Amino acid sequence: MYTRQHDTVIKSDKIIRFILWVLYLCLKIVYMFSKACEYSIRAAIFIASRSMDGKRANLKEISAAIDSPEAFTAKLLQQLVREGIIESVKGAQGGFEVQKRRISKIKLCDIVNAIDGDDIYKMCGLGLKACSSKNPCPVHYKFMAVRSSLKEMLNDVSLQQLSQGFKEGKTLLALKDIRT
Amino acid sequence: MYTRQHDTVIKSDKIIRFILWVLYLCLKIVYMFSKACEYSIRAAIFIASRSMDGKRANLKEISAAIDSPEAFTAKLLQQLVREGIIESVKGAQGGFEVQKRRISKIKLCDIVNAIDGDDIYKMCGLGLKACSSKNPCPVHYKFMAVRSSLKEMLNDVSLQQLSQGFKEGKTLLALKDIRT
DNA sequence: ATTAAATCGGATAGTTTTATCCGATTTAAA
DNA sequence: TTTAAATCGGATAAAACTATCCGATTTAAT
Repeated sequence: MYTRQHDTVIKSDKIIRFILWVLYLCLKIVYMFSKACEYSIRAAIFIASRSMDGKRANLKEISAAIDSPEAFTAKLLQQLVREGIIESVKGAQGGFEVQKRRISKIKLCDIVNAIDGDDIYKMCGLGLKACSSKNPCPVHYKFMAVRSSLKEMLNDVSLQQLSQGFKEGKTLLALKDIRT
Repeated sequence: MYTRQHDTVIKSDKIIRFILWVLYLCLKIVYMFSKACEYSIRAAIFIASRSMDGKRANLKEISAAIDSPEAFTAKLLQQLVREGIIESVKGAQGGFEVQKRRISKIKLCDIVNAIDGDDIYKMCGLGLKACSSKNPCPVHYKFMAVRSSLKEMLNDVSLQQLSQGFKEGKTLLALKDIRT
C-alpha cells in the first residue's frame, strides 16, 4: 500500500539528500547554475533512481527528497516533461518517471539546456571564433582548457552515473555532519 | 586640456571595447558571472590600462568605454574601492586609478571575490572534503579537473595580462563585425 | 571665495528570477 | 460513480538583481 512505499522513500531519503547535496556542491564550484537548474538536476537524479527500481516519484516525494519548494519544482518538472527529459503520469498513483533505457542516454547537458537554455554553447562558438586562431588574447588557452573540460564533463556525465551514486551511499552518509 | 585627453580616450575606445567584449565572451563560457562582476572586471581592466599610462579614468569615461550603465557602474567602483582593488580621487580632475606596482599583483579572482563574494571557494573546500578521498562520487575526478583549471585560471590571470591585450588591439579590431 | 568636476551614499524604480496559489483536468481505486 | 490523488497551467506574490536619481561632500582651478 501507500504507507509501505512511503516508508521506503523516507528510509533512503537521508542518503539521497546527502549525496545530492555533495553533488550540488561539486556543481556549484564549476558553474553557477540557476536555482531552477540545480533543482532540476537534483530532481532528475532522484526520479531516475526511483525509475531504476521501477517506481514512480510524485511531486511531494521529489521536493521532500531534494529539499526544494514544491510549487516551484512542479513548474520545473513540467518543463522537463515538455523538453522530453522525463515523463509524467497524471491522476492517482501518477507521478514522474524516466524510461529505463533512456537513463544512460540522458546527459547533464540535456538538463542544463532544457532549463537554462543553450546560450553558453552559442556564445562559446562565437567567442572563440573571434579570439582563437589569429589573435588569441593573453589568457585564451587557459580559458580554452577550462571551457573544454567543462563541456566534456556536461556531455559525458549521464543520469545513470549520477543515480548510481546512491549505491555507495551508506559510506558517504558518515560524513553528514559536515552539512550542518 | 580636457579635450585632448578626451580624444585619446575615444581613439582607443573601439579597440578597448572590442577586446573587452571578446574577453567577456570568453569569461561567459566558463562561469556565469553576474552583470555586476562582468562590469567590474571590464572596468578594472580599463582603469588599469589608463593607469599604466599614468592617467586617471573618471566614471563617464569608464562606462562609455566598457558600455555599462553609469550609475550602476558607480556603485561597483565604490565597492572595488572599499575592497582595496582600485583607488578613487574625489573632486575635479579626480577619478579612479590603480597603483602601477599593484597592477600585476591583482588577479581575476580578487575582482570576482570583491563583487560576487568567495562562496565558490568556500564551497569548493567543503565539497571536496566530503566527496574526494574516501568516497568519490562517480564524476568526482572530472569535476576536479574542471574546477582546478578554473581556479588556476582565476588565480593566475592578472590585471596586467588583461590590460596588455590592448597592445595587440589593432589586429583584433578587424574582426569587430562579428559583434553586431 | 567661488565654481565646476568628481566621487559617495541613501533612496527608489524596474526587471528577472524564484516561489506560491488555486482552479481545471486526468486517472486509479473504492 | 464517486472520491481522492495526481499533474497542468494561468495568475500572482516575493525576493534578488540590475539600474537610476539626487543631494552631500570633496577638490582643483579660476
